[in-house]
Amino acid sequence: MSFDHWDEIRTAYQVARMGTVSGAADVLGVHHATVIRHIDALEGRLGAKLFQRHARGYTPTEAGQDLLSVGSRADDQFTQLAGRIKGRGNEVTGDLIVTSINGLSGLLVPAMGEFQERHPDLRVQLVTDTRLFRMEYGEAHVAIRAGKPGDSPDNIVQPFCTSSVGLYATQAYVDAHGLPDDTNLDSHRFIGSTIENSRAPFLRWLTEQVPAECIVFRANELDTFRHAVRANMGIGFISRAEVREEDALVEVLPPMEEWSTKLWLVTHMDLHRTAKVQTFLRFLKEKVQDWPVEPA
Amino acid sequence: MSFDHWDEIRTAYQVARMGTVSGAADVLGVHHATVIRHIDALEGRLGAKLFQRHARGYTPTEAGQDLLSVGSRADDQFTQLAGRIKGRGNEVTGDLIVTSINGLSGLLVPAMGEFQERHPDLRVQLVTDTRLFRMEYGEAHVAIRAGKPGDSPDNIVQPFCTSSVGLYATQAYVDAHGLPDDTNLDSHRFIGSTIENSRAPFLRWLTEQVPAECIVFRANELDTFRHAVRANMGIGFISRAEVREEDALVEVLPPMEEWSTKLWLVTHMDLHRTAKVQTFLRFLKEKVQDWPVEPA
DNA sequence: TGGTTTATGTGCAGTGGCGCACGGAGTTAT
DNA sequence: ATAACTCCGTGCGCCACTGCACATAAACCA
Repeated sequence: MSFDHWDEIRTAYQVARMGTVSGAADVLGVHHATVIRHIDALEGRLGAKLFQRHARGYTPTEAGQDLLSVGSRADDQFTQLAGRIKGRGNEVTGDLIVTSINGLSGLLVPAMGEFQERHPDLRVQLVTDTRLFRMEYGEAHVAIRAGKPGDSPDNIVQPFCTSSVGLYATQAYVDAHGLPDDTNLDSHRFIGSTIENSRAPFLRWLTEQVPAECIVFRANELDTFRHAVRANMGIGFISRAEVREEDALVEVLPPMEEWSTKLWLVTHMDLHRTAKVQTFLRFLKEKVQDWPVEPA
Repeated sequence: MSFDHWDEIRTAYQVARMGTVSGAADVLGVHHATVIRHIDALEGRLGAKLFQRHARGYTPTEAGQDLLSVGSRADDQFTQLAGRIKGRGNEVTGDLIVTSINGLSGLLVPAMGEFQERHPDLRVQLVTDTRLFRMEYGEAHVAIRAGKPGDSPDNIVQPFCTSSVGLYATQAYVDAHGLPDDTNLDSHRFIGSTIENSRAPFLRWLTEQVPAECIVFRANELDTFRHAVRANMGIGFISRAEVREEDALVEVLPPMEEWSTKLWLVTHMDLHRTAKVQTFLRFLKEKVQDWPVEPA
């Protein structure tokens, strides 16, 4: 039910504005014959005369004047829209949605807060969820992911940093059970993951080195591990980035290289080149230097 | 500086609204390949992505959402405009500008007032001027003209009525100078036109029958003749339609057939078929039956 | 009055845009 | 698991639209 030929309205609008077919053709950058044909077609479609033709040009009828004002408004709107969109590629405004593994929230949130302060027109969101947010659906602008999530060709992946974990326990646990070493892991109590075949390297190590019966508590979130450790439930992996001095935890084994997880910055192709995403990526890479992680 | 390709905005708007290229193509009545090409071209022009492409369709980016709202407004505007224009051909609204020789004002004005009452959305204007109003410039919708003004093929001319004039004087004049007859016209005083070679038949008659020195007063408007006659300045032509009983004028010679002026209704081709003009013409032809003129 | 400018209007030829058909990829359903 | 469905993407051939050239008419100027 909507009107079909917007370009013809545009042509007629220019004719009404200029008063002549030739002038409109000049403005539109087309031949005046094209303008005449557009007007004729439009008038035929509408079943009414838009212009009175005479030797000095085209004078709009009442319908033509109506079209003139509607066309003028639309022209303004479209021009402004084009300006906004053309400019917006270079602006850092609107929403910035970041999705991340939740082990980084403690570092990401302050960083994003600072980024928002630098760009007051920006609204930042951090979404952490176990399910993979799909960037191709526009659910996030930037993702921080663990392990190489490289299958989709629409995603641009670049190394971010290496997050290392350590094996921690409370002093109370150590007092009760002693410190483990490579030979007596099976006489200790561990905290593990509910996920059977997790791809996280430290979880694979745990599965291989520690009998399942020694894993006395399981959770699906790394974040929960810390709470379990603090509750003296056993020995558990905690992200080194999340460990604070005041936690007073004991690192029960020296960290191993193979526990580390490489983290990747992922952006969707369509958004990667925008200033908003680029600025944020640059900011993140700068910020990561100060984090207790190994930058890539 | 204004944006050039309105049809592409329309296409992109429908894609943003539908969420899929196929859906938009269906609504637009074009092939989905055309939709893809429009989107690609528009994105290239704007230098920004409007949509994120994925297997389920196209999801608008922020720029695409901006376009969606602008496009939605434009679509509304254009649809309403088309509705107004399509309907307007059948409506009697807006302005109705009538131009006429001023000898008919006394009859036309009441008629136009009645016509306006019947069509409250209408604003009527009566313009009388010696210069010919040019209908092709949209200066008037309907013209009442004397003599066949037939040159322009864009004007539709139809007979309206025959306006007759009479030769009048006041009783005071007759008391002083007596009634003229065919033989002693040169011993009377006449009122004539300032226009040298008027095409009005009664003025031509005057020029031929009465010596110039007998024309003691000249005016360019027929309307002024009546005032001159009333002021006892002499014998003058007055439109029979304008003469009232209470004027107490004396018809000094029997009216001659050749004094009559044929009046024509003239409309511009572009406006002639509109309901507004047609309705008014019908109304006028009906009304003229009651006028003190001879209908055509 | 006659030449010049500026405007609209139209047949003709070329090209850009369109539909078509096919292929690929992802999602859903049985 | 496989089949059916839906949607996007692209090469190809054709048609409609465009630009061009020319005709025509009106207005302006000297």
